[in-house]
Amino acid sequence: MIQNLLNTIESCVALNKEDIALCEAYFEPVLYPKNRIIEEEGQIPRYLYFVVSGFIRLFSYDKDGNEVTSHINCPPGFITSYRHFSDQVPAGENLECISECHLLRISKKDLDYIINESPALKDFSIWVFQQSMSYNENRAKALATLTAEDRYLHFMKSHPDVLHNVPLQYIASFLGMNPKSLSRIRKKITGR
Amino acid sequence: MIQNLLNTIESCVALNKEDIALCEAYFEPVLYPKNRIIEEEGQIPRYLYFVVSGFIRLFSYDKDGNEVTSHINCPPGFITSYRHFSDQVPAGENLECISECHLLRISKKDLDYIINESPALKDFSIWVFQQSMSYNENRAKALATLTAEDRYLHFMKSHPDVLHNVPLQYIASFLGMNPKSLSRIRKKITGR
DNA sequence: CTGATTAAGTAACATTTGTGAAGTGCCGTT
DNA sequence: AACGGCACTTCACAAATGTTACTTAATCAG
Repeated sequence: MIQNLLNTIESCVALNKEDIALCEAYFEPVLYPKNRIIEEEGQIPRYLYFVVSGFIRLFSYDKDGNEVTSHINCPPGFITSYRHFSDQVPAGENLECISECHLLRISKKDLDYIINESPALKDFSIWVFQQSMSYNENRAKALATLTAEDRYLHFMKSHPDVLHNVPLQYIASFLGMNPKSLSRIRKKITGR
Repeated sequence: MIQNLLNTIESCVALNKEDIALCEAYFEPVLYPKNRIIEEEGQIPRYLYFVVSGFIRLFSYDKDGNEVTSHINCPPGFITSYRHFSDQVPAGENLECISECHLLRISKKDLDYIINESPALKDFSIWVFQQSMSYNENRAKALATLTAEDRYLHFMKSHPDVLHNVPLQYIASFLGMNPKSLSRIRKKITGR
């Protein structure tokens, strides 16, 4: 479990023994079943989650009450409503397990503590935050410039694992299109 | 000039005399003409800019070579390719003055220095960074869930000043639609 | 096993948005 | 004043996407 996290961190920054001990002491392993909502819209996000296995999403509702998926992780990676977690203000999104998920979680207080103790972990936490920023920038650019079909083709190439493990309706709303439009696009693509 | 900046900061955090002195010492006023590109794609962003007056945008190019505007500020506010400025890596976007602009700029080195000297300014810089994150989240959500017409209506209400001072072609690409589609939508709206 | 529920696919049609050609008005240059 | 360039508009048509209604397949509770 924890080794998975440490490998991910070390692919970005070098860790010494104290850094590793901090992670082992403050990241808590948890297991959630499929469809469990672990952070709720309107509540202050309690934890930052590292996904060891499973698939997880952020979603909210549009003006007609339809679910809109704004983030789908692929393990290994971090997920939370970053901005609301950092500010400790009520989130605008729900965090839901799409499948059974093995996670490692850390509270805001503990995260603040360990990044204050360890410069390497501080650098890493900034990196995680900035990755989330890139994610939204890239999503907005794709939505603004690509057709629905191109958005799907691009998603298919970059996240094949998500495609095979996440309901298509979630992927459709993440890609900013109707599930039936996604069906049509998928049919068109397989036929060539 | 600088008072405009200080007012903006103080609407978020309280400043003491030392904080104010730091801002006065390290933010440098600059004046750029209309259409000047002040940070270039592929280059490391040198400064964070505070817009005192004027309009400014971030833009890049899509696969067909068309300009895509990804951010249009309205004064007073900050602008830069935040992530690339923070990391000091080559930016993916150009920063261009849409009109003559009075700006206050600060280099990465100086920003790091003043936020290290002043907890209030550090809090504020984090807030600025997070505002930029919200901006992209909101843009992505609008692009994913609203029709072109609704995106324009929403933009019209929230940024009337931009609408009246920025070429419509820039607004169209920011809203993820063709300039002609925007023309049609504008015509439809005025006729009711 | 049966019936109910849900996700996904299909088809026909409606609506929205993109595209190409052409026109208007504005602004600056000469 | 005449000219060219540019931003914006307009129109007709094409293409993409949304919508409604229906079908299929898989899953789950009884």
